[in-house]
Amino acid sequence: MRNPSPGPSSPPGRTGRPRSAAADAAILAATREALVELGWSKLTMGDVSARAGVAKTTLYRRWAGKNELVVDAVAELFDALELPDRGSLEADIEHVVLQFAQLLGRPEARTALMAVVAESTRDPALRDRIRSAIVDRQKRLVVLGRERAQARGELPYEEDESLTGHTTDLIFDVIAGTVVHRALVSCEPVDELWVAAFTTLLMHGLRGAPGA
Amino acid sequence: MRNPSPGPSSPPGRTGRPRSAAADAAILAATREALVELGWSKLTMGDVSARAGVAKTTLYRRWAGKNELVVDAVAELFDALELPDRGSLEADIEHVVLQFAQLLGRPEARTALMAVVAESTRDPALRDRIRSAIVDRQKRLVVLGRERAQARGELPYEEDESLTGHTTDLIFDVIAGTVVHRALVSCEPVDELWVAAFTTLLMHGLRGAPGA
DNA sequence: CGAGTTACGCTACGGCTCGTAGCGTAAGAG
DNA sequence: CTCTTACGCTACGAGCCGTAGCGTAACTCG
Repeated sequence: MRNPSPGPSSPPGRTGRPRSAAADAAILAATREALVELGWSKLTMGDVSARAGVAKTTLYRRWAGKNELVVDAVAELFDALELPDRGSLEADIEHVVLQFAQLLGRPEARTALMAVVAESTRDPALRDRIRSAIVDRQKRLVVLGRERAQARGELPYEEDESLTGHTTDLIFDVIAGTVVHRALVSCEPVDELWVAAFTTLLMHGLRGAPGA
Repeated sequence: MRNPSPGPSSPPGRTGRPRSAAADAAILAATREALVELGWSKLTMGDVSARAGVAKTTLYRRWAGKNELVVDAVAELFDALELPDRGSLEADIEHVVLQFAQLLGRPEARTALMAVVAESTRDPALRDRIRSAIVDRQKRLVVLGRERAQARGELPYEEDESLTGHTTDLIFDVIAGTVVHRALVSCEPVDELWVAAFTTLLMHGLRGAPGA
């Protein structure tokens, strides 16, 4: 419950047999597959190892447990999110929200994301892992979208630069939190109508409150 | 996995020995206690029954499993939320957000809420239970706050009444989702400074976008 | 007050998953 | 060719699950 190294790649300068990168890919894919079929609570390490064609002990050599394994398996999904320049802040927001909602439509993402967050409330190490593997990586979308909007003149530049990070965090929590809540808690569709209403609300909020 | 009746109260006109309401209270309290100490994943039915001074079979006679039990145990916490009239929409929002954040500060609420939502993505019955026991009950706060604000003249009345429900849902998702995301995913404090910034953003959003 | 009905506590059980240990083998590094 | 590490396989004690069976307790109705 303490030692294993997280990823596929062992330090390059190591001696001995290297870890199989193919096995890593197979394990993460098998994990996602199992999440779809079984969900979080019924997913077992033994099941995943069997699907991946790998010994159960190999899983435990690389990941400390179910939690860590699933975080890595799901984090890959989130890297697919992109923010192409669609010409206006409004369009950019609508696009990324729809993209995010589509991701949350995938059963492996739905069930895994919430479960892992739940576990992280009692496990600081897992919390850090989620932060670095998912949260912080996706915050880039907000930073990028904001910079573009400022360059376009749609949003003012922050007066107090020390608050930039806080504003970014706020926007990130509003967008991600609202979409997740709509999709997973309220269980209502994130369709274009709803996205339009949400984006409108957010636009007014952003333009009305430049600084803090 | 299919039969038990959810609550303490058996239908009043029943014959035979009635269910012990005291046992119900003890079980739900024991569940919350176990959530604090063990978290979601390590909480077991046997442990809860021991804490409550009740046979394990009694738990299974009333709840289908861990999921249902925890939903009921946590739902009681959410009923503590209130919305006293603090004079302005802004103050009302800030107050309820802080109250909600304080609730999410309790470890039993943090871990249980996310975990149960995660499970609900694969269990429609559980989803309905969460809806009726938690989500729909707390939506009253939004409805009330909005009516007050409209009466004060702070918010316009909905032009198209058929959209009232949609607007309420949107506001609910924005507030609840953002606060949950801030507290449980980003793991940053929901202090008065942040609440002020969020409320400001929300106020501008609400005033700027009256209808859709 | 007795009969019927339901809840409760207790014990015991097969089945499953966990996480680890031990061993022999495979695959690179020097 | 040797050293080092990863891998596959087997086996294991431990813990929890969810249910069955039984005797007892509590309440309702005639």
